Amino acid sequence: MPETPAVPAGKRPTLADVAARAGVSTALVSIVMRDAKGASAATRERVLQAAREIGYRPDARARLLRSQRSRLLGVQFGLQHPFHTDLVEGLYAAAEPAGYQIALSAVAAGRGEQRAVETLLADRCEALILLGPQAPAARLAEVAGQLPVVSVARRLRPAIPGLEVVRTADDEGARQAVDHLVALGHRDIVHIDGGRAPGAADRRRGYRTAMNRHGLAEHIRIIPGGLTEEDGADAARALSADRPHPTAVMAFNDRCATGVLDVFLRAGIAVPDDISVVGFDDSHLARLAHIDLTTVGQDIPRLAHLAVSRAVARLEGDQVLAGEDVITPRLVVRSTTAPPSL
Amino acid sequence: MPETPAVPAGKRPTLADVAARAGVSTALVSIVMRDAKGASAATRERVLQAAREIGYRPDARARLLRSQRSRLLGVQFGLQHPFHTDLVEGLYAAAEPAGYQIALSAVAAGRGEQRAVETLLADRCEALILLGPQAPAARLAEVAGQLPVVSVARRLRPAIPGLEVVRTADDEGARQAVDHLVALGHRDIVHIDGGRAPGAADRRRGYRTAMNRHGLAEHIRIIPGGLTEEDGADAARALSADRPHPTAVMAFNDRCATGVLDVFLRAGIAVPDDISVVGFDDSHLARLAHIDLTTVGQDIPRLAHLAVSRAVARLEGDQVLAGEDVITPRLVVRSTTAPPSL
DNA sequence: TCCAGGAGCTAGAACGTTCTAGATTCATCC
DNA sequence: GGATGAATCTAGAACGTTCTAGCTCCTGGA
Repeated sequence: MPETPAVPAGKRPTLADVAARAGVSTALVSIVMRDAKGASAATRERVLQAAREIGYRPDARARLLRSQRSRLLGVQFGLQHPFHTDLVEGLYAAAEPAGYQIALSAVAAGRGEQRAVETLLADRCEALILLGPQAPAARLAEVAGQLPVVSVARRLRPAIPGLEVVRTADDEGARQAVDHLVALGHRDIVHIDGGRAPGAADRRRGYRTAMNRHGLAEHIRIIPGGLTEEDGADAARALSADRPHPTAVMAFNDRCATGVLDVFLRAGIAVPDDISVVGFDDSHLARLAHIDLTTVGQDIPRLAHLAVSRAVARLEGDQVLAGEDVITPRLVVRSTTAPPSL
Repeated sequence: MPETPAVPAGKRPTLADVAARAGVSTALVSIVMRDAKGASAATRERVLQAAREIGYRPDARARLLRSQRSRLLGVQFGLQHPFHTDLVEGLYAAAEPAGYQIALSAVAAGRGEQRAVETLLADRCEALILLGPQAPAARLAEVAGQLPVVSVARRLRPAIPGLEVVRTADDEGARQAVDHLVALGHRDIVHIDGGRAPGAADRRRGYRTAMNRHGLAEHIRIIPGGLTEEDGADAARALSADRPHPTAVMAFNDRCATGVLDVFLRAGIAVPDDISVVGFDDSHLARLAHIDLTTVGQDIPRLAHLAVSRAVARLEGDQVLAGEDVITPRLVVRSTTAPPSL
């Protein structure tokens, strides 16, 4: 049974309540709460004790209101994307040591990006980190005019002033995937693309370039996909009707690849014996022991860390390297790729 | 190129700026912004015009600080659980029409429930909605003593004052799954359980009871699982070593079932021909065309709606029915179940 | 003519913090 | 013994809103 707090019912305790109980000024309580210097060890203990007794908890909003800085980073993410949720995990981890808090705003059915961003702005975030934003460049430019914005995974050309980009070298990732498959002996390599999704254009280009360099121009084949399992499944169904099958598939991302895998298994097409499959992202999904997907690894913790660093640097007025942070991906070979059967 | 705002650089415009520009008092601007009555149509337009010109945006925190009510519902969810993200989507949809905002706080690696809840409290949420909380009952009781709390999917016995529960009838769901399998002709039905996860105990009990009622007591077999794909995969690997296999598996949830499916497919065990598999939740995952999992459907929008209603009712002082909201699940038959092969 | 009543507007006090600018104490130093 | 300075503490003004209580008109009825 928790002891009844010694403050009027229904009201949460404030600095003043603590101050009264400890017999000091509110300013001093504030000092103690912030762990700032200016209080003796003895009073410090007395104040903390009083605070504990009445169950005091600082009001983040009042605090933010008064202090010029909110130390709040707004993050927009897609609720249903494992790649995004992995990133969010990394953002939490990176923001903490830098002394910043994360405010989440989800994009979901019935809640668009516009909406998500507006909430973050109203909440007084100092900077925005947008995960794979799909909003038109003009809209992003408008927001970037108001506060520092970091776009993760979505490249923006031409550059937008006030908006920084942290992304993986998608073309390079696609190249690595193709190189790997070619080294295994594949020639007939299909790319299931991501349509208009962030990064899709670069991955397409990387695939094309790599195929050309290997002299496989006439094997280039791009079929429309997307970023969900269903998109992958649809594409795989289209593929499995083909005779002969291609010997390898490079999917837009892990979710897409998972859809492909499943359809193939059901259609009796063995992976990797009959056909090899490569994903992209190295999200949670790919690492699961029973999926064990060969995939182009995006360095998620690094992306998260850089996004936070960029935002913080802008806020603290440090010199920021203009341009983008482009992270080199690293192919993670697991068990969905093998030499083609003869 | 957005026009340069007519306020000191670096500072976001405030009510006072708008007031100055429109030549009225801040109080009047406030009235206009809140769309409250007390302003003529003409001034209203003039004020809105001024606000637009300098790019004014209300400061949610200052607003919350002043008004007694924050109209903010704090939601704690697991970043990596599709069931949770589906629920969050539903919560957004339910909160909006009720005139409440959602503040998200994720549970992730390195960020426990305690932490998540503390942020929400500091943010001055009026009530908390916890998705599948795993915190000890004592801790929940402590929080529930401070503000209305709704636990979704986790049952709490004995009841905790101030804490309401919205959940699916897990035992009934398990019963439906068993009934369905028995009706198809199965007798050798295994349950891969959820350990200490919310709802696991009830599902276990429901399974046991149903098996007993069908006179299948000696076929009762519960093997340890969990709530992730890997847990399911582990359990499935253990199972597939068995000869003869059971003819049906009822998994703790969809993620777990997905893991099971995949291992079986790889081991050459055909689903549903050799073995039937049932999941639980009917989350995103199960509905994917290429997984197409027979599963016990939790009515996610309904759960979300009820959670919000309960919280709001408590806040607005409406009479709240004591006890729990228990939603009856509905089995969704898809393609992973069939009569056993002879 | 006078006043009631309502519409339109404003001054100024909240809200719970942090911050600035002192005030007080007490030991230390020449 | 007075000045110096550090350590500890406090009063009171911010921060950007909303809210309460009023003020000023204007209209219209007695």
